[in-house]
Formats: sequence, structure tokens, C-alpha cells
Amino acid sequence: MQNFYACVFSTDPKSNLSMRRSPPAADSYQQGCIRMTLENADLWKSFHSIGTEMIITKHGRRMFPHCSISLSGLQPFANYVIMVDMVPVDSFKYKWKKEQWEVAGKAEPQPPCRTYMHPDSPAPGSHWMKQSLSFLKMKLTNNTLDQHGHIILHSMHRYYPRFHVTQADSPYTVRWGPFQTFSFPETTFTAVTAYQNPKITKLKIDHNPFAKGFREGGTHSHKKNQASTQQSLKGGDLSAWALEQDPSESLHAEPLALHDYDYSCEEQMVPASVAYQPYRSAEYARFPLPSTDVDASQTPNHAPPHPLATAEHNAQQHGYYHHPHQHSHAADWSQYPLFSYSCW
DNA sequence: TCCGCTTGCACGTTTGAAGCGG
DNA sequence: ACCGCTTCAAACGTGCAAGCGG
Repeated sequence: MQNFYACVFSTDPKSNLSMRRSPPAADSYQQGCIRMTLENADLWKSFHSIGTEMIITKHGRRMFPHCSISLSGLQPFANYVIMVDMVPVDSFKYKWKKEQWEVAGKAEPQPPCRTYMHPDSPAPGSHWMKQSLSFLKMKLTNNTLDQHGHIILHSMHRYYPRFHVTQADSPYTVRWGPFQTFSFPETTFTAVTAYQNPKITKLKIDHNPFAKGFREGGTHSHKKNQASTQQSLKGGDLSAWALEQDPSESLHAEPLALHDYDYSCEEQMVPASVAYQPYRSAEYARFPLPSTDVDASQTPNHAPPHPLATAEHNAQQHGYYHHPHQHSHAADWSQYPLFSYSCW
């Protein structure tokens, strides 16, 4: 069985040391430690404070805020592949009721897992470190039959993007390489087909250039809507959203110590007990598959169980809570597959 | 009836081809 | 011929409202 490595971090918002890392294990860091920074963190935090919503459509919708990161600690002349996938925050479905999100039952069965590869991949470390990299063109869809390689999500479910850095000269060799994985608490969002929280709409219109038509001189209906949005904001409490009591709210219930990121990494072995996935990212469709696929042959040919039984469980894995024995949960990382294994 | 999803609309932004001048 | 700059139209991306369907 193939071994993968994952990077974990501690982001306990209660601790001043939350973003600080313990020194790496000697062997793991001989090649240097990769650090990832969320570029538009302030914007993400603004959205996060009221509950980020991402529109998903049948034909795919871009994210806003979009994922933009910067990297350091890469080897300048080694090639890397940078990828993103979306991970469920918990195993619940939500509904917007009375100006707040409520749990609406168990989550739908997981849609096909897809991974979006940054279009520059593979590229040398110097390229990735030269400037921030954006996943602007990544699109989200609710169409499980999507043929465009968009990330498939369920509406009314919560997700967060997970970034993967792996040293590889080509996408062929990605699955055999060591992975370092990063995620950011404030990038958690609820997938929706129409905005539920008017505060989110207001924030998006204020920050998204494509929505400017609805900000100034827009349609009559839009002006009307803006007025109502303003009104709701006037009497609204931006932190109200964070005071809900469903299990996942712990992600938002406390102010996040999000400043001064220092997501240097700590490598961890993860058994790659990945499960079969029937779909593949269109990004990979351009590349033929190796003729032999040892891992795929060893993995069960069925959909994986839901990777995250509880929000707390998930939060522990990804650092929302400080967990002194985080490493003991290493195996859980592989339950949500990084790739669509039918194509690898 | 309720609620989530799809579709069409109007508008601004982005992109790239075409034209022009140095 | 080449390069850089400007212009402009088409394509794209956006949120909203209306209508549909489970």
C-alpha cells in the first residue's frame, strides 16, 4: 500500500500559540518546510464572520472570495503540483431559517470527489514562490454529471478547501509523491444555489467587481433589494450567525486568531486507504493513465463512507480544536480521497 | 404550501483581436 | 518586420426575480 504524507497544523483559536508550530521532526524537514499563506485572508475573515456562502450552479460558478495562496519553503528547482479539493466540514445538511442557519438533517451522500489542479502545474518551486497563486478559475457545481471537471458539491452543505502541495515532475507521478496539505479555518463555506443571508450578498456586491452592476445604477429590482439589505444590516448583528448552536457552529462561535499565519508544516504519514471514486477531474483527463494501477487494484470498489462523522471529529483533524494527540488520528486523513481513483 | 433549483435578464469586467504609430 | 500601445466588441461573470418542480 502506498504511503502518503500530510501536513497538519494547529490552529486552536483559544491559544496564542495557535499558529506556531513545534519544530519539525528531524527527518521530515531535511528538504525544508513548506509554508502556505492565505492571500486574501482579511476578505475571507469578513465573510467568515457572517457565514460564507458560495453559489453553486449547474454549469459551474467561480468562488468569491476565491482561493489565493502564497508558498514558501519549496525547493526552487524541483517541480511541484498544487491542487485543491473540497472537504465536508461535517455530516449535516443545513437550511436558512429566521435569519440563521439551522441543521436540516443528515448530509446527502458524498458527491464524486474531484481535485482541481492549478493550471500552472507542474512548475518549479521558484515559480510558485515568485508570486501568489490564484484558483480564480476553479468552479463549483451541483451537477453530479458535470463533464467540465468542476468541483461537485451539495447545496446546503458545508465545505472547506484543502490545498495540496506535492513534488512531482508530471501529474502522472503525483499519486506516488509525498503530499503536504493545508487548509484555513476561515475558508469554510456553505454551498448554496441562491444566497440566503443578505449580509453575504451585500459583502459580495461591495467586493466583487463582477457584481458592480448591481451596486451602482443597477436594475430597479436590485436597488430595491439593496435597500432591504441595508436595512437588515442596520439592525443586524454581524456576529449573530456565529451564535448558532448546531454542531458545526463551533467553527465560528469564537473569534478566530487568524492573524499572523505561520502554517509551517509538520509531516505525517497517512495510510492511503483511499476508496474507489467513479469520477475524475477534467484537469487530469488530458493525461493518459499509467497502464498499471497498483493502488486502485487494492482499494475497494465502492464509494467511501462519509469521511467526517462529526464536526468535532473534523475540527480535530484540521486544527480547529487543539488536539494534543492529533497525530494519532493520522489515518483519518485518507478517508476522504484526494483523487478520483478511477482515473489514477 | 414550502423550499430549493433553474433560467433569463441586465449590467460591469475581462479578454483578445485589430488597428495604429514609432 | 517588430514591438508596444490603444480601442472596441465579444465573451464572461455576477446577483436578482420569476417560475418550476419535488
